[in-house]
Amino acid sequence: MSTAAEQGRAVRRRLLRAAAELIAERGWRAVSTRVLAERAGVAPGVVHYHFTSVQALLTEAAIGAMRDVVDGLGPVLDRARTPAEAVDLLLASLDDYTGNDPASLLFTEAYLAATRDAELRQAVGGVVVDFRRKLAGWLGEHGVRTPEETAAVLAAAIDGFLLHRALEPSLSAATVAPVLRRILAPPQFRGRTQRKGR
Amino acid sequence: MSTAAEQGRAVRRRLLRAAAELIAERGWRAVSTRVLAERAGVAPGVVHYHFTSVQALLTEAAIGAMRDVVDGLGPVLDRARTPAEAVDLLLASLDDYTGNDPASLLFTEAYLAATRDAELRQAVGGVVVDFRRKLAGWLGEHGVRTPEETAAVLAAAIDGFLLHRALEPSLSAATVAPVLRRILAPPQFRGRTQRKGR
DNA sequence: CTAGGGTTTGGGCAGTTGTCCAAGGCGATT
DNA sequence: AATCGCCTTGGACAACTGCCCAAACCCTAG
Repeated sequence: MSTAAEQGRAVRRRLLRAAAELIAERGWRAVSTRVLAERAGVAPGVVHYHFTSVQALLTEAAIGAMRDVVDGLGPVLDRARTPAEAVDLLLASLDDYTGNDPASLLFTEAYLAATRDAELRQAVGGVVVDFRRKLAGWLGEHGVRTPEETAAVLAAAIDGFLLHRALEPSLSAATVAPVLRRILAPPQFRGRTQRKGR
Repeated sequence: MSTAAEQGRAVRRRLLRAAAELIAERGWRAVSTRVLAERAGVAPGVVHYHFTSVQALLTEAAIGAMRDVVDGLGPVLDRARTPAEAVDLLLASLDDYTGNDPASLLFTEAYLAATRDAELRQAVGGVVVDFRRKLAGWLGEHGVRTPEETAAVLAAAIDGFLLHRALEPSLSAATVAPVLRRILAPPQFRGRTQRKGR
């Protein structure tokens, strides 16, 4: 195996890493060929040697980074013994993400860019569905009655929480955790339905 | 009052309307001076006569449009008699928003652009806080124990829901509504506290 | 040593961007 | 009729963009 080919793949990886960083730093649409090359320490031409387009590079980088984060959430779930504990652990691990950190920003950027690009949309959708499936499976195994719907709301609430916290840092995980836990413990033990008022 | 001045303010309004449309259509960073002018039916130079910069125009347009939407949600709330009904009505009115409609896209675009611009961030944050305050006030008057936290989670979940639905249209309001309603009816009637596990 | 493959270089191309500005139009006031 | 204020025009500017490509490079195989 030639050294050149090895180095080539190393440069490719460096470009992907640079892309993930720059998406978070500057925003999806502000990542240009030249900046990518500079960050990766290569000449501008290299970008279009290893990737068919800047958009393709950004897509591959974002999806990879998102998969890493989602995969990292698996072990967190496995440490929990009850659904309530799972929510607490998830939210606690979210405390690392301020809403303005690289990982959160990359997620938001990817979500948004996905609304403009069908291919990216499908890829991002795949990541989200995977996470929801994983979460739903875990919830189902731990006694939650409607695991899919619960997982869907939980996933959406978590993303919405990150989005809102980026705008208003006073929003803390501790504030929302008690409320969010209610999702897991429906008052279905009593016969009464939801219409508690009036 | 001179006709020229009147026309000037009309052109200004047209530019704001064009900006709101184009943010949704093309994305925040893809709205350019020329496209704005063309959509508003004026020469390119007009943009920088009425606004100090394109960014300023976009900001004013986005905030205005967001305020309109949030103000429109007030009457929806007033039609509800119970918190559960309020959630249903809110979600139902959300059914107009597919996640890929102009209003949803403008919100997402503004949220994201806010992470890159301090001034915009503050303005968008103000809109969100206003909505949450309004919602919290209503919830408090209708028997919800922790109105602020509940409103915060509800608002975040709704935005997250829109975000996720843009990626995966199968997600419907009907699916999440039952789960989301649990947030309002905590199992606090029983003596057991939230730490149901262990 | 030569030939060949994969990789890298740096400049070139045509197009777009935000911002500015000298010049002109036009109705109201003097 | 002349002047004034506000608005509008369309082009100029430098700086950027994605993509491309001939040439050079370097290491391995023959």
